[in-house]
Amino acid sequence: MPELPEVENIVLDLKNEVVGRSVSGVKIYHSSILATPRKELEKGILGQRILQIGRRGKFIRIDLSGNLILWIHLGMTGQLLLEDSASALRPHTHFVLAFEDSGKCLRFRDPRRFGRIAFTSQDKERFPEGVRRLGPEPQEWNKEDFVSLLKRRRARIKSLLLDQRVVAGVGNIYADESLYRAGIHPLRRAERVPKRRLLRLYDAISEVLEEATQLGGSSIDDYLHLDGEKGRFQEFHQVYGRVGERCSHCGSEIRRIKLAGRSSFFCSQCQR
DNA sequence: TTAGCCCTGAGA
DNA sequence: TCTCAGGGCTAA
Repeated sequence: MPELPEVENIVLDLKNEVVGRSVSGVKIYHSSILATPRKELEKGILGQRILQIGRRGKFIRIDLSGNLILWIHLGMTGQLLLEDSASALRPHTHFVLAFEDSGKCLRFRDPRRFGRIAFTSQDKERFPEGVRRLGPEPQEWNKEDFVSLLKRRRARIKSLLLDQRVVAGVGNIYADESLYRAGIHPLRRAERVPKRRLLRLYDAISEVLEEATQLGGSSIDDYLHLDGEKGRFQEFHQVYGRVGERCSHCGSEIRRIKLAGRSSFFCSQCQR
């Protein structure tokens, strides 16, 4: 499930591979992944040149000539792959961009189809709802603001970390890993977490995201780099997916609970 | 705040 | 054949 580090890696790869190229073809095989009318996208994107690639939260932002932006959200199982145009389409490929003077094309595949592609102008008012609602990027967030915001919230701390309006880009894996490092129980009410632990959490989030990005993200089920390679951070997960294993710090068993429909992994000794 | 929806592949 | 995984969203 791609979160900030995985999306960041895709963006870095894309920058090297497709910036400056012009779109010579677009194919849509499954329009349910589109958040923009199909005709509008098909007509608008042809011939445009890719100027810049960026990221906002878990959204990939592709800036095109003509004041246009292509937004891609990978959902849970979405993959962006740069493949030979001549190679066979893999199952669940829903969207393909071809480029002038290139034998390669950008393919979006997503078995579960939770991913979304949107096409907008540069006008912020037109950005996808999900983008407009995003909170600050973790690395842009002021430490004091982070603490004072959480101190005012009664919701469970992990629910807040997963809420993209609070902080953009953190998902289930990195929320669990950050809470573990900060020694905070996922069910704890934010307002009840001591200030020093919130400060620790702030640092933990930055550290975890930074380390994961450096290691190419976490490949659990589906996540792959643009070239099909896997990330390596999953080897360093301390709690996520490790139910029944021993905590590397205290030796207690890693537990799993359900929170808002998602699994949460934690050490009941180290996290209070 | 929570349940349910979207959706398919993997595993029991 | 059934259950589970869950990001983002809506409805209750």
